[in-house]
Amino acid sequence: MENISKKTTIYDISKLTGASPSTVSAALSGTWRSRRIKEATALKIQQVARENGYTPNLQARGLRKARSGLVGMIVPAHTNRYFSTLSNAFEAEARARGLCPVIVSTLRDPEEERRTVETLISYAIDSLFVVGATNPDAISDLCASVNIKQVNLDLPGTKAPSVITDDYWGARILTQELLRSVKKHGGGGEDDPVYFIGGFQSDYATDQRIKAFKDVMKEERGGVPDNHIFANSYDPNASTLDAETMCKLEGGLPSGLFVNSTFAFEGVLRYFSKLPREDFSKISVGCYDYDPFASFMHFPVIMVRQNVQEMMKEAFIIMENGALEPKVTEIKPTLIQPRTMPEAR
Amino acid sequence: MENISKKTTIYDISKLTGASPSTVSAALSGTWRSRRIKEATALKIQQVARENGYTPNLQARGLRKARSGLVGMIVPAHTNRYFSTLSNAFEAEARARGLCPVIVSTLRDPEEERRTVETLISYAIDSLFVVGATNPDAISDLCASVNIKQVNLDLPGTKAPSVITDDYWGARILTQELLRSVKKHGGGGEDDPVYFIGGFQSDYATDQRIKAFKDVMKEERGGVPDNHIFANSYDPNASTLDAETMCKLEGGLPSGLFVNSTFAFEGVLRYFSKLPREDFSKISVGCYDYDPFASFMHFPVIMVRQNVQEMMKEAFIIMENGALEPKVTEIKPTLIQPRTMPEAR
DNA sequence: TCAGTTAACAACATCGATTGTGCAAAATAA
DNA sequence: TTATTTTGCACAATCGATGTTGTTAACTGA
Repeated sequence: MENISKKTTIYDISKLTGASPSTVSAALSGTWRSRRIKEATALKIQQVARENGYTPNLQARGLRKARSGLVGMIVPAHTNRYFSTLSNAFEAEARARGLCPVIVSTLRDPEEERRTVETLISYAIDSLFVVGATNPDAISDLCASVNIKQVNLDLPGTKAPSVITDDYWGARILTQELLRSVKKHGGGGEDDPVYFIGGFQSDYATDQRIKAFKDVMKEERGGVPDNHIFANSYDPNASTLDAETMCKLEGGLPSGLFVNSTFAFEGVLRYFSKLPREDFSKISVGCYDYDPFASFMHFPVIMVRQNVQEMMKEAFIIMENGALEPKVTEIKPTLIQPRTMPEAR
Repeated sequence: MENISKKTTIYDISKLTGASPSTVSAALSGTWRSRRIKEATALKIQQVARENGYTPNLQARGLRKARSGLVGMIVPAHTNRYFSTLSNAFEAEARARGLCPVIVSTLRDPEEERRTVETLISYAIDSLFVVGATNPDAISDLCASVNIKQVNLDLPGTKAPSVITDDYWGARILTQELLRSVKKHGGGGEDDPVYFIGGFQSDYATDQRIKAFKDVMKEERGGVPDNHIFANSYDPNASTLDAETMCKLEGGLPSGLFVNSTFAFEGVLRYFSKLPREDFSKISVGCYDYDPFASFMHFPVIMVRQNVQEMMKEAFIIMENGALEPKVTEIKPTLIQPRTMPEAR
């Protein structure tokens, strides 16, 4: 009954049932009707297979069919609520389609991205979801050379369809709400300082968000000085330094702070943790990205939650339609008020 | 040069160089020296392979060698700092060994765990890391039948080696520190109420933590009523209800709360978010697990950070030594004071 | 000079599943 | 009864890489 050492194959089942390997294959892969196998034969084979704990060797199947049933996804990092929620949604969609999800983080390193994608291709993944890649188009070149369909998420590319958040819109409403909060809790003046920290200049999302931030600041405040904007990296440690610089420049905490991503927020908090609690009485923070705990600080934190479920759903639809034109689909995010906990996920 | 439609194989390289497929294989897989291929031949083949963007078909290799180079890991969920940090460490260790990490979440569902492991086995993973499984021993049976090495993490099993946190010790120091905080910020009396919320009764880790909690409470307070302990589920929503029940029972927030995992903390916060801010002046929370944002609330939150790097390192060492005896290795966690941000990861 | 090495590679079987083709036997038609 | 179709399955090639076993030709030693 139990095979102690090696996996049961169709050849084992073949011997046990007296049927040929091809018949066994048909019976077990579900193609037996179209191959005109008698129902009784198929049922018997399936029965014996079950008794012997048979599961197909998916490497062999993949080799023969030139597709593996694996869907790949690369993300910049796991330790981040936004990306891990994307992983979660990705797995759900993949599972719903009977596919096996493979998620690998690439640490925002172009070389690592390349290596990882090459590895995934070598395992014959059927399609690839690229989240927040530093260079989606380089990945497109890799995928195109082997006919693998690709969809970008979070950051757009020009050689494959992309599903991203409407960052300009999201950053606009976030900035507006932040200014409202500053007016309410800040020092009182129309000139309460507001800063921007986090993200990478040349990054599309950051670019959009800075643009929205500047636009709203212009509309409501007449503008914002360039040295109030720090966008050098997604590395939390960089944001720690930026926060320090900001406080030195300002002579204390500003009344408003737009934090671009929870990565940056982590870094900012690392600096904040050195300050006495009283210092936080007037600051309001707007953070682009959502984390349930981050929304629960002792100062107001307004957050933007990207609509991960819908983004992923859309990405899979595009994939299933062939993932042809490099069209960009924008999904609107949601504003989350301080101390709010939306439903799980 | 560029192959527009299909992957380059050793047969393509064979034709291009005039060498036989087996020679090409040897030249490209690095075994050419022992197979007495002339260096010049090997170099030429490698050159041509590079020019044509050859990468090996790992499914074919895996089929032939009966191992895939994939290492599997299952985790209960992605959207949790503890587990995602484990994922991160797992990837680092796997990469350092030239293996391809495959991480899948199984949602604390025994059936999903089984299905996922079966799928991973079908892809011929070389070894399996099982994190926080509801039933590690059932997985051991699956792995044993196909000779796949397994190591459990977070929750121990009896049929495979396990690496876990010294939960009793960790919960002891957390409870002690929590009581110290309660003494400092609480109502003032020796009888400030302290509660426990989160986790699953029959779960080994929860069991240890409750035991430590009770022991310390007995030592310092003479004991704790049974109805102060809520341990029904890791589902945040359950903890939301538990928090509500607790507050009804107590007529407000208690002075001390031991929260078992950030999952539970999320649920608790969902209820807390409905309470006015003044209510939080006296509460101290001890949370078993670490999350940078959770450590930064407007009331003291003492956290326990499990030593993920070391756990994973140890797990890989055990794996490399054959993963034979079902020995349990315990790693000590670290206490993190409120508003503290340890180095990243 | 001729057996005996050794270098350098080619041929071929193999891993496990899929799939086009072939071929009896059974069923149906004429 | 004979011709024709259908049923039910077996055979064998194939996917791409690996490793064992040949097989030459050059080389060595006595």
